[in-house]
Amino acid sequence: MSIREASNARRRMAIIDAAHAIISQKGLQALNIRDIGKACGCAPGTIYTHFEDLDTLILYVNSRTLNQLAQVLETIDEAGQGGSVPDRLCNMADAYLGFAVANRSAWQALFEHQMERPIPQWHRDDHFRLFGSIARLLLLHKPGLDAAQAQLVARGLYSSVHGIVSLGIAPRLLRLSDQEIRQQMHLVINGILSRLVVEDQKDP
Amino acid sequence: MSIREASNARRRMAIIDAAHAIISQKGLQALNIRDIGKACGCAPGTIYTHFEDLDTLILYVNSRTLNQLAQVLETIDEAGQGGSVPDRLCNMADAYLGFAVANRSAWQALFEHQMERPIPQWHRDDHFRLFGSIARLLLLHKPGLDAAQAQLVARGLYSSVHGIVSLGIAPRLLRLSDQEIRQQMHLVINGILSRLVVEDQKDP
DNA sequence: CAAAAAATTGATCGTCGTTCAATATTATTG
DNA sequence: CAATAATATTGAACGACGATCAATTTTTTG
Repeated sequence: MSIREASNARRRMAIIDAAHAIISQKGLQALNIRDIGKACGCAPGTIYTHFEDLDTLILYVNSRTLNQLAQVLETIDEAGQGGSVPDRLCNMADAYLGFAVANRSAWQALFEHQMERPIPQWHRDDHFRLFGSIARLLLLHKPGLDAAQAQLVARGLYSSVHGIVSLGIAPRLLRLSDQEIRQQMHLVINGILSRLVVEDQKDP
Repeated sequence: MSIREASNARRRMAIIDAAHAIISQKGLQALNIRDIGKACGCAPGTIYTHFEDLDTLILYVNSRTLNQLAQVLETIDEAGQGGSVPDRLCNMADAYLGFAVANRSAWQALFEHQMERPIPQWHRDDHFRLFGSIARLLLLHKPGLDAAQAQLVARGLYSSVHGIVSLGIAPRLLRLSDQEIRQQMHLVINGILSRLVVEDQKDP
């Protein structure tokens, strides 16, 4: 890597760092080009030589947040490998809630951000990575499950937990206690898992 | 009502109509004061004599959308009064999906919109109205249920369905077919309902 | 070391939400 | 029915925004 490439990579990282810090501290709404420039020591125009536009930069910040989240969830899951699948899924859901609360602004930015252009595939994959862990657990719980079906149920499970956390901690509606949110999540998780068993008993 | 009051009410309604139309057609992001003024035939400044700011105006648009949604759900529910509670809840969920797809931009604006100031109570109540219908059905399905518990489960159910629809039709992740989304929703609804029964059998 | 290539700058553009003095409209009073 | 007060409307103006680009500085190449 040439000196120029290294310098560019450093600058690029500094811009993402600055944007990530601003989003984490003040939220996506407060993010603007001039403040990013001040925070990382460059002129506004410089940012546009490293990122197509502000939306693209946000994509990279969100990708970083998403990978942090995925790592937290996977670590939690590996730690509880001995336990039952329902317990492990509940632990993952609790960890999801914990991450959302602890990194509220950055987590919110994941879903708050919208761009007109189609989202690039590499960022979609960052999201799908989360489903994978869940699908693996579902297959562990019920080995006979069709792979595509497991993926769909995993996404449904993730979406449900996301909805519960999203509306649970939103100030739009009254914010629920973490305990109430966990109760909702566990009810959904155990409900879906028991249904998977019930449908299995009906079918073959 | 004086001529002036009537004129103000008409103007106020025209502004909300215009804003609602723009949000429905082009989305919340495309909404701006000048276009609203053009659409309802007044100057930008006039809008600020009828609404504190753009955020407040959006609140009124969202309130209208929310009431449309509540009416659709309540109508659907009344139509299926003969059926079982699980079926009625599934029908309501299907109607929720239908509304979100048919009124995508307006529906999205409900959750996309964020303001720094606290949301006024009257708008919170517009949201809580939706939980009420669900809680009533839960109590119908399981009369012994505690009222507060029913409200919490209702909110969890609503949140889950919302999450499934939200991430299901979002272009962020690959958009699922309506059929796949319904499958996810029905799994969650039946799962939660069966869990309610199970927990009941354990406890008393 | 000079020429080419690339990166950086900051003034500048058009657009946005919002404000406000000036103007026009409606209501009240003598 | 004036005349005056109260209110509503206007559109130019302000500061902040994302984005652009000619001018400048820095780095690489021959």
